[in-house]
Amino acid sequence: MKSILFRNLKSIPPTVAVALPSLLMHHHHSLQSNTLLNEFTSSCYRRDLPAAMRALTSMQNHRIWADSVTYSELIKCCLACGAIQEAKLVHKHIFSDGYQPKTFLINTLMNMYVKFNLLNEARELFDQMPDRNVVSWTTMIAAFSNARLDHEAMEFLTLMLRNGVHPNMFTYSSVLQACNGLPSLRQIHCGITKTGLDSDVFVRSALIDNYSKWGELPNALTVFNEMETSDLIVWNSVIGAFAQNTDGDEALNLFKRMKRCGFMADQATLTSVLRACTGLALLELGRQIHVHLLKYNRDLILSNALLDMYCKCGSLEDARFEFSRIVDKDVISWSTMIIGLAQNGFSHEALEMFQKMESSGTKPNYITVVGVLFACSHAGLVDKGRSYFESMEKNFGIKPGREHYGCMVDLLGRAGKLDEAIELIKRMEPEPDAVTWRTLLGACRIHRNMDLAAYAAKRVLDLDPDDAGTYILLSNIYANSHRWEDAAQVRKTMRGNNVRKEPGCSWIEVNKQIHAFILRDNSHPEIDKIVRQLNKYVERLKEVGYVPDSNFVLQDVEGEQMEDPLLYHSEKLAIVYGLMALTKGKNIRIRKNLRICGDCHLFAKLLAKMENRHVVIRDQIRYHHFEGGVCSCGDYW
DNA sequence: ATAGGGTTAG
Repeated sequence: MKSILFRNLKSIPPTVAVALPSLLMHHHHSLQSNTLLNEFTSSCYRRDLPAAMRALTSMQNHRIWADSVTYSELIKCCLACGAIQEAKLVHKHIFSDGYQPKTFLINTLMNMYVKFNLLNEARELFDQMPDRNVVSWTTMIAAFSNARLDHEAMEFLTLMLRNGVHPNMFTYSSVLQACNGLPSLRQIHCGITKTGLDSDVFVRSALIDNYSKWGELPNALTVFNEMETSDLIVWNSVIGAFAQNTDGDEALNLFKRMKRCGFMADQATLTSVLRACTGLALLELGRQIHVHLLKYNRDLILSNALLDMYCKCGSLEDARFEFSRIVDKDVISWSTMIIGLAQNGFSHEALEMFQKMESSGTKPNYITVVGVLFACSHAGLVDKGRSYFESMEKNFGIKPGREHYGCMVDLLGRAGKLDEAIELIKRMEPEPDAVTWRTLLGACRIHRNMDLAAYAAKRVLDLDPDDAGTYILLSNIYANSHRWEDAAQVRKTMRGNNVRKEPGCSWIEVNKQIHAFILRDNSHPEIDKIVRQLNKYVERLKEVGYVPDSNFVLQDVEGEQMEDPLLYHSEKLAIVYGLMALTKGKNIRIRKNLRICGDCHLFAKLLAKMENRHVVIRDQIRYHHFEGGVCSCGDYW
């Protein structure tokens, strides 16, 4: 009996232990406390919270304390039941009458408050505790960084170091989430390297993820490559880093490497791989992943990524089917479908989809509304768009942001209301950025308003001095009005800023192989045959009214095409190759790195009709489905 | 007792 008693009372501090002999003298008393403690302990382990709380109250009356381990069990009970009131009673009991809980137990209490989202209570405990160890500090850092109070989390790290407590891998992986800038990230990385914690998989994935967040992919890759210690999550971090930063090629390379290393992809891996396919418009590879997916239980994130892949690879039939298969559609499923429909030229269907979404009870978010306005702008629904825009705050509780204004500029601009568009830019609350001005510039191109185009182009270049296309456009505008000096000045500034226009490039997937056509690059093995065929097509199209468009004033030209009428844009070559290499019923799908030019657009429309084929081109901005002599973009792009 | 990865945007 004695041994049991002492085991249960072992954490009683000396001041209380003095009273112990008197307790032992009264036989029934000690028996009763023993019974109480047993009852308490077993209730905790049985997760019987009410019984445990009854026992706790009796213990309170008899001034009995259990050990830290049992209290931790009780805290687990409270957490499991979501019982905040009870948790506070436990806290009170543990701190009553001079009982000095150990650091371990206070940490557990703090952690409990954190899990209940009661940061103030946790912090109060932290402030009052006498001995803070690594876990105490790390608990606070993790709590504040999870609450997105990055600054506070970083402060805790500073204080911790100043107090001479050494961070461990838990600390670093937590604090990395709160890193608020590249300098502090580099500093923390240094600290990690010094302590040798850079081999810990948690720390490594957090580092990779953070470098990725700041777009520092070379650093992310270095962290990944310099250590052998990797698990699936580290692989997922690095694959995700490239997939999210529009470097799908590298993401796919890493994915291959991962499989060679014997790792099994999970849902997160495949989500990133699908995103890489989406970025590269690799429909066939995306389909292969889809087949592979059939062996998995698909969760919502993965389903959404698959849906988006089909949308962005221009296969709306597949997208619609996958969308219908998602049982618990969330706001992202709906938004993806709405945006996918709108981008592919099915604006009315996109707006119907939005109504279905509203009646399904799913609340739209910021991005959904961008999609809705985008759909209105592509369908030329000025009034409808305006009404959504003006009522979005009232109806959906979403304050119009830069992107919403951008859609409205697009909507008004496309509809020819350029004055109204510029008025909107002037009075918009978020500062217009380069994208806003580029949108206005796009509208000026459609409506051939040179003066406003020049103004918009200058604003774009103020905000984005690396935008090669806009320099060329502005210089062409000046040249057109014989302002040769201004034109030369623009080209000079462009060279001075070391900005170079990347050459036009188009990709087409044939038999699981990617064929790339680059302007001025004749390395494709069948280039001669393709050019001969292209010449034939041009001649035949001229007979049905095709006039090659040489008005490049409001277009940014890929190269010096005027000098050389035989120098074809890359998408023309890709289309012709597609016609040659893909059997009749197959759609011709092309991805292009720049915006399609007016001449190629007309060429594609006429050729698709003449050959009775469906041609899909995804350019830098949007999708063009050419069929029967028309394009899904309605000639607005 | 404390920690890491994946989905929608002009």
